[in-house]
Amino acid sequence: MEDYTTEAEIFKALGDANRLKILSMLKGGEKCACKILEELGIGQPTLSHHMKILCSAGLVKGRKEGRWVHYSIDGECRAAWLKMFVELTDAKEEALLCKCRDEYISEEKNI
Amino acid sequence: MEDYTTEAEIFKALGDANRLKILSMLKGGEKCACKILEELGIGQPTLSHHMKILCSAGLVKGRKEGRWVHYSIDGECRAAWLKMFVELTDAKEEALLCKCRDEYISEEKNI
DNA sequence: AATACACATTGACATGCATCGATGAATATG
DNA sequence: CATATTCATCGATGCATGTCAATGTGTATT
Repeated sequence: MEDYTTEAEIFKALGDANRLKILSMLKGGEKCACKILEELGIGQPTLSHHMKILCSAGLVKGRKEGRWVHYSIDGECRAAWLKMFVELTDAKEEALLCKCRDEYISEEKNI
Repeated sequence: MEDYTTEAEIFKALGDANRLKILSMLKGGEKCACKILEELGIGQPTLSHHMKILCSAGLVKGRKEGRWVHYSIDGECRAAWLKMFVELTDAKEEALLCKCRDEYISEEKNI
C-alpha cells in the first residue's frame, strides 16, 4: 500500500486556524509578512513558524525584497494538491476536475 | 476576520497518513472495520480512534450491521469541504468548480 | 445462559506542535 | 560605522495527539 506521509504533511499544514487565515489573506494576492502580522494578532516568531510550514508544504511561496518578504499562494502546487485530494477520495470525479481545469485554462488564454 | 476553527478541524482529520490510507481504501466503496484493520497493521483501539475522527469530521460515515460496522466516504460532506478549500484559496476557481459539479450531476441523471 | 466476536472507551505514555521571549542575520537609513 | 527595522532561529513550555493494553458494550452462536 502507498505511504501517504507526504500527503499527510500537506494536510497538516492546513490543519491550523491561523494558517487558514493567512491563506485567506493571500487569496487576493501577494502580501508582506508585516502586514499579515498586524492583522493576525500573534507574535512575530509564531508567524515566522507558520510561514515556514506553509512554504515547506508548498502552498505558499515567499519573495524577498530588501528587508521585507512578500508571500503569495503557489497556485501550481495548490492545484496539484487539490487533484491529490480528489483522487484520494473519489476516482471518477478526478477525471471531471481535470477536464474542467483544461477548459478553464483555455478560457483564460482567449481573453 | 473569520475564525476558521471548524475548517482547521476538518483538515486535521486529513493530516495523518493512516487516515489517508483508510480514505483510499474506502474510495472503492463501503468496507468493514475488521477488513480495514487487517490491511493497516495497527491496533484495534487505534483504528477505532481514527474512525471516530474521520466520522466527527464528516468525511466518513458508519453503518452498523449486527456486530460489524461498515464504513464509507460521505460524498456530500466531502464535496462541501472541497468547495471550502477552493474558496479559501482562490475565489474565481470556486465558481468554476460549482459549474462543473452541476454539469456532472446533470450527466448522472441522464444515465 | 454461556461463550465468542466486533467494536468502542478508558487510562497511560511518548511524541508532536503552537506559542512566546530572547537572540541572531540581513538590509536599509542616518 | 551606528542604529533601526524586518524576519528567522533557538530554547522553553504547555497542550494536543497517536499509540497501545486493558476493559466495557452490544450482538450473534451454541
